[in-house]
Amino acid sequence: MGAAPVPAVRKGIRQRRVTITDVGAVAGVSTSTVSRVLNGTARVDPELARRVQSAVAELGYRPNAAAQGLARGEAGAIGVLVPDLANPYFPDVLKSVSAVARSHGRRVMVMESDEDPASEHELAEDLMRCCDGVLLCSPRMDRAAIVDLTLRGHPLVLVNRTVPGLGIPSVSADFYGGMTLVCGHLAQLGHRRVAYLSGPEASWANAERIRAFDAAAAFGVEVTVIPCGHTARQGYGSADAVRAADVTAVVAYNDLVATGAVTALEEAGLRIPEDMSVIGCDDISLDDLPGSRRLTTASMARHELGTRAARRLESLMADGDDTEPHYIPMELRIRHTSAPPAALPHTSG
Amino acid sequence: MGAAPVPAVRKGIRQRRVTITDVGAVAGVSTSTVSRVLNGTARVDPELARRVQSAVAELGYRPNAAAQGLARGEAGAIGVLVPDLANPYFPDVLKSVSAVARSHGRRVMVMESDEDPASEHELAEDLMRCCDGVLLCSPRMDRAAIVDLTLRGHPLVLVNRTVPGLGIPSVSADFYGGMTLVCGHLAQLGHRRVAYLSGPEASWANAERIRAFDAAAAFGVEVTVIPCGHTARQGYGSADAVRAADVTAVVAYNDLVATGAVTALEEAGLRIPEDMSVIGCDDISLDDLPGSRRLTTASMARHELGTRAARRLESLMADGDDTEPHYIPMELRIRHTSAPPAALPHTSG
DNA sequence: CTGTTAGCGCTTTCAC
DNA sequence: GTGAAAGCGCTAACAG
Repeated sequence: MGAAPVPAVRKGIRQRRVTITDVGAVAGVSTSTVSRVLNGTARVDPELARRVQSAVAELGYRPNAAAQGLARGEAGAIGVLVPDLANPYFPDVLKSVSAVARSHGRRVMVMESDEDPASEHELAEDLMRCCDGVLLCSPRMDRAAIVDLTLRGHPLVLVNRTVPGLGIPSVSADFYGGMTLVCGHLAQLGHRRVAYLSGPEASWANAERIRAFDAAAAFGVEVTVIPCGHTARQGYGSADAVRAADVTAVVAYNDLVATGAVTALEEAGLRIPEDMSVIGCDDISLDDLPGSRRLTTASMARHELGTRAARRLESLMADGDDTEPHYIPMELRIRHTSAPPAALPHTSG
Repeated sequence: MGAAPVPAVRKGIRQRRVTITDVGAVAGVSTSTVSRVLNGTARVDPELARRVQSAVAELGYRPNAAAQGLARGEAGAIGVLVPDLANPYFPDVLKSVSAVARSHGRRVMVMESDEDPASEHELAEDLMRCCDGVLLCSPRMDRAAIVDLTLRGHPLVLVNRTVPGLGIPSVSADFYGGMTLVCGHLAQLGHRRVAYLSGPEASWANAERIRAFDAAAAFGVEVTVIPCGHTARQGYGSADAVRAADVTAVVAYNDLVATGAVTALEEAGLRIPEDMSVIGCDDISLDDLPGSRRLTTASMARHELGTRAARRLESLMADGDDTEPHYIPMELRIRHTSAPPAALPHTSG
């Protein structure tokens, strides 16, 4: 393989990139003409266009993204930062984001922060440097860090996060409303004491949920907040705390956590929902967790969330003016993990 | 829109980017000096360096990625293409890939092809245009398409896909070996007739598994292949076909499918593993699907898969020479969904 | 050690 | 309709 002297084509050899100049030379036209036919920027003699096309094919020319970006003043890509790719929630949003970005001729660059606020800020900066705009999904960083990013004067849209006061464009699910629905449902079933398996501390969505639980007192529902996390494993690990909480129902930060909790609770001998109601959030069950397909949960149109966020980002990159937060309504999906409490609320402890 | 006369700072206004020239002007040095202190390329007078630093801070200067990329001749990023972000398998691999890329000062750009071979090829081209190298995870495109990409002379590493003949660098799990282990396990338990819930047709990993099943005849195990898919939902939907197949065990394309199958089979009244053994592949259960944490499965070090793939890509971008396929061994994780067949193999139909 | 000077590959006025 | 030429913002020789 490498024995022969100067192999004509050797894998990995950084052969000189073919540039627009090469194409022009072969086609016998100027670089500007090549550029024009490639971009359809202006009318070009069909014959010349044909020659350019065939030169491109012959040489296997591919435009250099960096050069285009520099000359055009835009990268042709948007960035999306998510805290955790392993949560099926995000891939779903990403699909719709990609669709609208693609329709605007832009690539999508995805990065994952691993739930770490510090690297989140850094990655967001990175994205801004190489994208025309960025979507920050469920950012965990604090308000100051977000403001700092905003100051860069780079198009930025928040997803599932609202920063009060400053006019930062955002698109979020109405978690407050969603959890209010959940509490209403529980109250109506007759539950009085419920536990909430709390998500990441820095999560705005989590805070919104808790805010709704505070309001749930009006329904006569008392909510005990149990620190938990965002993964199924963490939900699984919270079973003891739930059982110790003397509640008849548990609401989980998300469906992953709920699924974990259901599993652990069942392993501990409880019947769901007869002995304990479990309600999730996000409605990812149907798609990816058939084991939990019967989970009662709060649902939103993830598809629309992504679509609207991407659209706002696009309009921001175009007009540059857009400030109000948008909210996507949530709905209750009553399935099979919620039911009236077993006996008298908590007399037979 | 522009009612008020020239608002001092208006969100989204594309204020002229501050360049290295501006920094130089403020610091009273040349652009090269600025570049030098920013990149640590050469020794610079501490005093000048200090002035540069403070000018950078004052102006809020951020280097332009496109310009850097063009000047340096490299993008400072690697691209990773995956078929399906919703499969927890990939986020896991991505984390280790990101780690090594980061340690080489490179960003990671993730794209998803949605299991579509056509857009896969297109996205791969896109990635090549804006990244220094790309990782193709479980590509579904055919051999010719892969060869076509290879011809671009751009660093490329295949993950979980091998293309025989040409020396295309690749890092894959040894699915053949893994499934051989699975068959051995099943044979030892006394199973004679097993079903395989087959994954995507274009999947090399799937083909490897089937290749192993062919060899399983030597163990006295007869495998019926049932077309299925890669999602839990598809596994769930295959229960009828499995029951109709008159088998005592089913091996699934992956853990998602297995989980779906377990759920459906149980709903149909079968006990797992007493009435039917179910074995998965990939071992994603522990991390993300507590409902299936007891799944017997074939496991590989995903972490290592990502790490080695990224390392090979890096070395490819550096040396440019590397050609053999690498394999990561798989191990059997015997948990609680596999057991000896209920009665005499298939006498009591 | 520092400044000057060429480009990197492409787009885009601007004349022709 | 087409070509020449001037950058886009940055790095990297190259002289001092």
